[in-house]
Amino acid sequence: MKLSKNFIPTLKELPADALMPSHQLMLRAGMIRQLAAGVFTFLPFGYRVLKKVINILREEIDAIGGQEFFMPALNPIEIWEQTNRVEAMGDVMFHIKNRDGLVLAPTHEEIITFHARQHIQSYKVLPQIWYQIQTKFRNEPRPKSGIMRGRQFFMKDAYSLDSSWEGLDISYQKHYEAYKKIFDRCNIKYFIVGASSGAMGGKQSQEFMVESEFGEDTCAVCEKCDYAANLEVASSKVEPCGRIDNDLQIEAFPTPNAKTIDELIEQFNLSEDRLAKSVVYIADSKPVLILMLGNDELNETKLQVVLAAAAIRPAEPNELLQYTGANAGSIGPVNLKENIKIIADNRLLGANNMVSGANKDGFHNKNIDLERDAKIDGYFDLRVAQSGESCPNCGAPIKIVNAIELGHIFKLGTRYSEALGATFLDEKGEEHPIIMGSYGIGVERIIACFIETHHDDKGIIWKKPLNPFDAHLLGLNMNKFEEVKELCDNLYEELRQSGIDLLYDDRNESPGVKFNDADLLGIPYQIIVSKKNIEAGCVEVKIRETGERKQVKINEIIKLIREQEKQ
RNA sequence: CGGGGCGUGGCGCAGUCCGGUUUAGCGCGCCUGUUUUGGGAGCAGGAGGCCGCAGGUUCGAAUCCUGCCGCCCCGACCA
Repeated sequence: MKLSKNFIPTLKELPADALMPSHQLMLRAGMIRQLAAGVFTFLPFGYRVLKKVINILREEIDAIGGQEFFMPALNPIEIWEQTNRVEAMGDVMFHIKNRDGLVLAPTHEEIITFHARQHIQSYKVLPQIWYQIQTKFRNEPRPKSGIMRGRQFFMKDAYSLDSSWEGLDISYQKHYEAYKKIFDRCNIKYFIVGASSGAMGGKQSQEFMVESEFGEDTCAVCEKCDYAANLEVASSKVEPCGRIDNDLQIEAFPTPNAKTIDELIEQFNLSEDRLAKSVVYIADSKPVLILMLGNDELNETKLQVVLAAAAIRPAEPNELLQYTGANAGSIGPVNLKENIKIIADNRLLGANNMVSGANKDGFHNKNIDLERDAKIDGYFDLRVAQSGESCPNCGAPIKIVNAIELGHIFKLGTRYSEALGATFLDEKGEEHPIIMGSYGIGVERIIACFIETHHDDKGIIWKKPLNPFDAHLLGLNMNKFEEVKELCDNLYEELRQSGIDLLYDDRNESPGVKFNDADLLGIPYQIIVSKKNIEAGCVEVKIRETGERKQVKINEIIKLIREQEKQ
């Protein structure tokens, strides 16, 4: 492709709004342009890469028996109402304003299940793997980091339909392996974590993550073994605070200036492991008091799972007063104004001699024995794991890292098939809901993650198989030296005819401009043709990744590039 | 949705506090000519902006006031 006639608008200066290297480079290399917050156009150079990624996804999902669909982005809202996801999605789902009853699909479980209901009737046609690689629309509250989090984006979305739970395990495992192949082929360094299935519903769930300071997810990763989990579900080995050998009676004491754990520790010389922090949440409109040890942070995802609630939120100040009789800072498990459910973190199991709020502003109780004085409805792992704590598998310290979520695989189960009535008949003629799995990959994120780890201060460094071109031909001073132009034109034709995808910089630009653009665009091989080289019977090949330069005889260059391409 | 920042030729910015010598400027890019030509060239000439939008204050508004819109960052949120 001749650069003189094609549109690859490179930028010398850094766009002001881009912070992430991948975002900066995609703009500078003419891959994308922003149209609105979270909405991007892929320009031809970027679209080439996008198509390569899509092809890899297609090949690997086809290889496990996937069948590609093309599904509508416009959906009737009724189907989303049947699975209760209009409410679950909330503002994330776009609603069409001038046509009642239409929404833009943020994902496609419902649509897949709809078609399964229409046509899957027998166990004999199961299992199936159905997938799509298409645009999804999500009204993200805050799009950011270029294509990393957009309101419109590509997703490879696969769904498995099985007649048994064992079958689901197999389908899930197939995707697990396919995902590893996909990310390996794309040269992306990832790790796999156990994850929460969140609003999707379902059982087992794993995420494919890429470590990055710009990542929006937080993961706990063991430094020794292969334990890795999204912080939403991560656990660690921590000691319970245990019982102390004394039997003092519960007693209130004034604490007018101590509302936080730290203030209590400071003003009353208390030990953090004798303090029980109380927080109140509203779970599906019912209040729950949660006790945490000291400054341990409550993990809302774990709480939601424990309570099996559709929605949870912290209680408002007026609700605190209503249920407990006190304001924040003086709340505790004893003498609550109303008889509300109380649960506690595992670290408080059987604890005594504890200090906690007295449910009277400005007072705390001491010598609380949770077994004697409070009615605890259950003890659960409710805390957020901290860096340096012990791995639940091997005991080595865990570290906490930021990561980008590239892919997510779930065992959905029967949530959607039950809600939408997608059933099949088994060998005995009994009707069952189809057992489903759901497997997503953020297509643009693959590109951004690749660039995050494959660039230098000059630009992108493409590698097979995502490289938008195989080689980049640079003719230096072509206008001045006819022999340079002639050789370039010949090489261009011959390389193209031998199947090399070639970018040809035939512009009337100075060598410096061409070199810098070539490094920015980052094609693996640069073939540099100049008068100097021709006089030596050579052209020069520069390998972008290493910066290595080789003089190659003119009659050997085609062979060399062809060989490189075969590797 | 809370907090903060920003909006001035295609891009990056100055000017805004303190209204009037501002005909609204600079760098990059772009166009013409010319000289250059192995790491983002020099010279000369040139095109391009109702200063986000709408009101208001004023003799006079890019500049002050009000409202709205957009974009970015932090937080909340997020299959």
